[in-house]
Amino acid sequence: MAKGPEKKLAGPAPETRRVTIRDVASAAQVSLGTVSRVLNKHPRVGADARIAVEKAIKDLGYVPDAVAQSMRFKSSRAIGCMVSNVANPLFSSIVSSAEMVANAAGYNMILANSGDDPRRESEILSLFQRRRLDGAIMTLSRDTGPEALELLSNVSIPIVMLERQVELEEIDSVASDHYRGLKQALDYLRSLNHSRIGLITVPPTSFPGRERLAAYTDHYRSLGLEPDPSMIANTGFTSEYARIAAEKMFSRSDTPTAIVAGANQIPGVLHAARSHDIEIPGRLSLISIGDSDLAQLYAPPLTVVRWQPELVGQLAIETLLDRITAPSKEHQGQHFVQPTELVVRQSCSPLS
Amino acid sequence: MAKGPEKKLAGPAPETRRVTIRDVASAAQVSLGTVSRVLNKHPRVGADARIAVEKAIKDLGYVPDAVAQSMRFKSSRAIGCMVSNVANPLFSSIVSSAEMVANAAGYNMILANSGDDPRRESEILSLFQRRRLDGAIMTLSRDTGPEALELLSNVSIPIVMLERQVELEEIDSVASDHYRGLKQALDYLRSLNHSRIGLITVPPTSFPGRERLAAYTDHYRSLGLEPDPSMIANTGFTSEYARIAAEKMFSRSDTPTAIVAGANQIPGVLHAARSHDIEIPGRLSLISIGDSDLAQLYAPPLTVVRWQPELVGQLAIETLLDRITAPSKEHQGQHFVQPTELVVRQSCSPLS
DNA sequence: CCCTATATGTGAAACGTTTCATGTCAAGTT
DNA sequence: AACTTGACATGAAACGTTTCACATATAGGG
Repeated sequence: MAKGPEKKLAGPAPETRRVTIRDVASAAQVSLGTVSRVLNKHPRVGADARIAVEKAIKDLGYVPDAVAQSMRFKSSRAIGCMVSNVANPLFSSIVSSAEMVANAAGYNMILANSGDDPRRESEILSLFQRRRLDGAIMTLSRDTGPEALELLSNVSIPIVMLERQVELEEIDSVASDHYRGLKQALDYLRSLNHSRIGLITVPPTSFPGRERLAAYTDHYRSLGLEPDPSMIANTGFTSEYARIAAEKMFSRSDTPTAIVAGANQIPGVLHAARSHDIEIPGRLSLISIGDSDLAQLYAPPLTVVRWQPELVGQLAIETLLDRITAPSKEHQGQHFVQPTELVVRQSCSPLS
Repeated sequence: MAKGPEKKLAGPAPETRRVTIRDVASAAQVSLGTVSRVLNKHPRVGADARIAVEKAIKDLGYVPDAVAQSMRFKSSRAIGCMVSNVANPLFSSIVSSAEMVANAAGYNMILANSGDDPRRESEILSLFQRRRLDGAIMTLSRDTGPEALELLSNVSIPIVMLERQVELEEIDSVASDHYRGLKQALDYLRSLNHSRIGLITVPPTSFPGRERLAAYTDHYRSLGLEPDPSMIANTGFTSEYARIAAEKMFSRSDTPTAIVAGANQIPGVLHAARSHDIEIPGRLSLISIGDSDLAQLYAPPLTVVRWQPELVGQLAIETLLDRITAPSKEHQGQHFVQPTELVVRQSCSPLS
């Protein structure tokens, strides 16, 4: 039945109708199945049929419809990526490399900013599932506690956590070794005779915050001391919060002789130091956790604990793709921990 | 875990089968159509049927399948975002705000890094169409010339260009006023008596490069001079390229007394200045096009031409959504140009 | 009591793929 | 000549939704 009496349907789709596999079939005088077999490189197709179909495809400019394919297969060949905010340079590096690796493997990435809002995190996760994404990589504002566990146990697609670790057997994670990273910083400062060290970091509700807090505590305990709570600021994550925290430390009688802070928080610390006329490294030694242009070019260049966001993104996607392509009933979550490296520049000076 | 009698089905889909609208219908003892009408808030549905359906939905934990919905409607309620590289802070800001605005309007974003590779740009665009995305925002490595025109004229979804302008009637664009931005910088430098000014920027194959080159040329012409080609470096866009370009300028006999460079290129310029022992602003005045932490905290803090990536992203999505929701046959492309602002800090000094 | 109008519920069709059971045809085998 | 085999080709079914032309029932009017 040719489509002679094709009436202009009054429907809501005034666009030029999509070229479908059916059009190709009728143009090439073969059936649907044959076209599909040509497309999918099935062996069972005759030479003349194949060239007829290939010609028709080229003539009509046919391209397969990914939505229909997603419908047919379970898979959408897309993965979700949820981060607090891509505008954060550390995350944008992770996301960028993740996207490239995913793309090279034929997967597309759906990006969502959660703003670290638990409600949005939950919405975004259910959205990922509604869209039938094959998997997701993500941060979480809180990766510990019952809410996090419940949120994640409702998810049925493979997940790899970014710089987070969650107490669920089946969930993989890729993170940097923030414990060792902070230890490196503290040991270095100790070798310069610093003992009054301020720590400005993210809240312990997420992996890096916990690890750093643990490293800080262990460091002091191993010296037979108790860490001073007033030297720990870890209830906020922004640069502005860091500025306020640093100012508070500076206005105490016993100011810290050194500060370790997250890369995102460094600008706040520097502003505070500047406004209090505190010279670096003269009166304050400073270490950034995470490298940046600012750290490299500041005067003096900042000593940093370097970790590699690109590697985290890449490894996360590789892990996720493994799980997607070789799914297993009882998956044991793997926890990758990437090494960190202390890069000594000029922002720390020995204490007499 | 109350999933008692769940038999392990031998099929290729070992996952728990998706709850479909049909399951809801049979659970609620009504037909498919009724369930759908309840979901879509159609008025023609009785009260008892409605509550039965709502109960069944809750009981079974039904969620609509977005892929099937995309199939049914033309729309996927997703938009594409193609940028050179999200790791670039300027782009990540644009992308972040764009994603938020899109999300608030109920759209998801598919992200793709093109790496400024024309072949990948073309692939990504056709991918966007295969996926039936409702529209896209994007940069392009070259927004002028026949290749660009051909690439874009093959695209049938609405497009809004980011910081690019293309000679196609129907294509919208949102960009910053790079012409005026550079003019502001040059006028300011002129007011400090600088006349030998180096320009380090992106190639003129894209809008910002063209606009800056034009502003630079116009500036000198309006003074009755011809611009000196050796003071213009615009064949690359990376920081490393900028470093090499700056070194070349510094090693000439007639070194520039001032340099204007893109924010991404500033690190390279600073490295070069440092390695040549050129003091800022003593021997070199420097202006960054685009603000950053580095610019704010460098010693001295850098004078910048500020533009607002977040606004660009937001406006781009708003424009795109307008086009998506109110499509018109003969669309006249709109070109939005956002103002820039000169923020004077301390990296420029007057020439005697 | 019959007819009609109104209100609500029904299920097939369509969206564009891929797969699979079935069909056809010619060549080879006995 | 009849039968088997192999090589292709065919088109219906399925994926999960929404829509639409009908069906059914209830009530009201004559």
